[in-house]
Amino acid sequence: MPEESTKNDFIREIVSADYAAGKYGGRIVTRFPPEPNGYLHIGHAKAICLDYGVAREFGGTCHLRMDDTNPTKENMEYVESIIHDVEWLGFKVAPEDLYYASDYFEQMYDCAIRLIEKKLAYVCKLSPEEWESVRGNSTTPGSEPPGRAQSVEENLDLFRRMRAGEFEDGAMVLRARIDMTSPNIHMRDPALYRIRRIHHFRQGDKWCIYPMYDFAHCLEDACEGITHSICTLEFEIHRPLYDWVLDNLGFDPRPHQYEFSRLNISYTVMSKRKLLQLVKENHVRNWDDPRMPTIAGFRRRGYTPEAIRRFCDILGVTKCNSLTDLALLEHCIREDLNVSAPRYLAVLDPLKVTLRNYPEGQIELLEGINNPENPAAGTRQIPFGRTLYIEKSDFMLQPPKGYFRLAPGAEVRLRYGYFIRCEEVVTDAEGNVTEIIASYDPSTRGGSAPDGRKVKGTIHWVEATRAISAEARLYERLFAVETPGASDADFLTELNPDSMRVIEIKGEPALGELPAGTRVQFERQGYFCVDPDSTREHRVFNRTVTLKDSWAKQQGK
RNA sequence: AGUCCUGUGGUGUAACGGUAGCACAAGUGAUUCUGGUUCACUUUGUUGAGGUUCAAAUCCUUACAGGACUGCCA
Repeated sequence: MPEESTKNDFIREIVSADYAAGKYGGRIVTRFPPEPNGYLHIGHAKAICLDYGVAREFGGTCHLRMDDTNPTKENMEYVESIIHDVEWLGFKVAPEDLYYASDYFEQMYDCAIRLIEKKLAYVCKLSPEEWESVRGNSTTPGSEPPGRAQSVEENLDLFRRMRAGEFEDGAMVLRARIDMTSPNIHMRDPALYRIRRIHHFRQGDKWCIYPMYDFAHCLEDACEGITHSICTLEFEIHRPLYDWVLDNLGFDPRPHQYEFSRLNISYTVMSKRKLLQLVKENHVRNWDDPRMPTIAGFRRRGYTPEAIRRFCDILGVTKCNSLTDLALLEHCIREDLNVSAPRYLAVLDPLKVTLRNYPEGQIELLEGINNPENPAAGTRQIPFGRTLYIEKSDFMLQPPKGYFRLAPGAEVRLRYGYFIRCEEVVTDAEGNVTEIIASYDPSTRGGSAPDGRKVKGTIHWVEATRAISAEARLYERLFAVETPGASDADFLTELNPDSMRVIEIKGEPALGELPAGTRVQFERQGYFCVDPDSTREHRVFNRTVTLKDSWAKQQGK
C-alpha cells in the first residue's frame, strides 16, 4: 500500500495513476543516477528527495546507480562521496540497491548488435567535421550519411572490430539509423558508441568502446526494471530517443522518462563544471569546503539533513524554470537549528570590561539555559568575575537613537548575569576604546531587578580568566554570485578574497571539547558548527547580522 | 532562425470549469533575559488580446516573455 503523502506534484500524480492502474503490476521502481565525476550538490538533493520519496511513498524501491559510461572524468572517490552523501541525507543505500551502469556494458553491446541486425544502426566513419555538414542544422534537414549504405554484415564486422580495438580513438562511431530530417537534432542518426582507449575505474581496460548517454541510460533503466525514470528538463528533448531505443529493442513493459525543472538558488553556483573549477584552481580547499553548495560542504557548514530534506519538500516539483530565493533555504536551516542547537555565550571581537565594585579575584557561577526552545536541553554553569569581555559592537561611544546596548552612562543586562552601568571609557592614543569601567548591581544577580526596572538591552559576555580562547574560521555567507545572465567569465571575479578570515574567540566552553558535528548557537552571533573533519567551527548563518545590517541601514537614512 | 517546453503576488508553489490558498520575503504591532524565538495583523498575483461557457488561472486561438537543444559529455 502506498503511504499517505501530503505532496501532490505532477510526477506523483503520474506514478499514482500508474500504480492504481496496475501498470507495472503494482511495482514502483525509481532511480537516482549520478555520474561519479564530482560531489553531489544541493540541486542533487532535490532529485534524491524526489526519487527516493516517490519510491517510499508507493512502497517501491529506489536504485542508486553510478552512471559511469564516460571514464574520462570518473573515479572512486566520487563514488564513495556520493554514497556517503545520499546516506547522510537520510536515504539508506542497501548493497542490493547500488548499481553501476558499466556492469551492463556486455548487455548494451548485445543490444547494439541487435540494432545493427535490424538495420537500425550502422558504423559511421565520418569525422566530427564531416558529420556536421551531413547532419544539417535547425533550419536545414540533414542529408543521407554514407554509412547508411553499408550492409548488415559490413556493419557487424566493423562494430566487432571497433570493440576488438582495431581502430584508432575517434576513427568511427556506431550510429542509430533514425531520421536525418527530424526537427529534433537528437533524432538525426545519433551516436551510440564511441572509441575511447581510457582506463575505466571499475572495468579497467576491458573496453575501448563506450556507450553514449542516450543509448546507455534507457537500457540501464530497462535492465533494472525501473518503472519511472525521473530526470531534469534538459533531457526532455532526448525522450523520443529514449523511447525509440527501448521500443525497437522490444522492451515491454518498459520504463518511461519524466522531466522536472532543476533547482536554481539565488547567489549559488550549481554547475558541477564550475564547482570543479573552484576546486582545481584552489579557490576553495576541496569539494567539501564549507563555502561550497555541495552536500558535503553544507554538512561541514552545519546544515542538517532534516533541514535540507524539508527545503526540498517545500520546493515543489514542476516544469517551470525557477530561481529559488536563498532565504528559503536559510529559513529551513534556521527553523531546524532553532529548536535543536544549544546556546553558548561567545565573544568574537572582544572589548575588556572591568567591574570596579566587584571583588577582585572572586569567581562565581551563574546558571544559563542551554536552549530556550527546549527545556530538556537543561542548564549550565557560567563563570563570572570582575574582568569580562563583551562584543565590541555591543558598545557605542555616541549611540544613535534606538541603540539599546552599552553606551556611556547606559545600563544593560549581561545575559544570565547582572545589570551593569558604563561609568568610564578608556581610550588609547588614537582615541580607540580599549576598556570600559563599569559598576554592577549586586541585586540583579541572574538578570532580573527586584525593583522591577527594565533594561532594553541584553548582551553576551565571557569572564576573562576562565574563558577559553579558540581559533575560529569564519566563512561569510557565499563566495560567488551567479545571477541569471552572468557569463561564465564573470563568475570567478565575484570571489571575495576576504571571505575567509581567522579571528579569535573568547568563549565557553572549549570548542574542542564539543563533539564533532555539534551545532551551537552563540548568543547573538549566529549558528556555528563544529567541523566534523577539522574540529574548527563554521558559522552557519547569522540572522543577527542581517538585523544589524538593516538597523544600520535605518540609521544611515 | 528553427523545434520543443514553460508562463499564478518580489520568490517558490496550490487550486484539475465553480470562494485565487499556502510558504518564504517585506511591512506594522505585541511578547521576550538572544535586536533571536513566538503571536497577531497588513501589502502585493492569474503575461496581453480575442473567443467557448451561466461560470475560465483552468478549454481554444493568437501575440508576447522566459528556458532547453544544434558533443564522438551526462
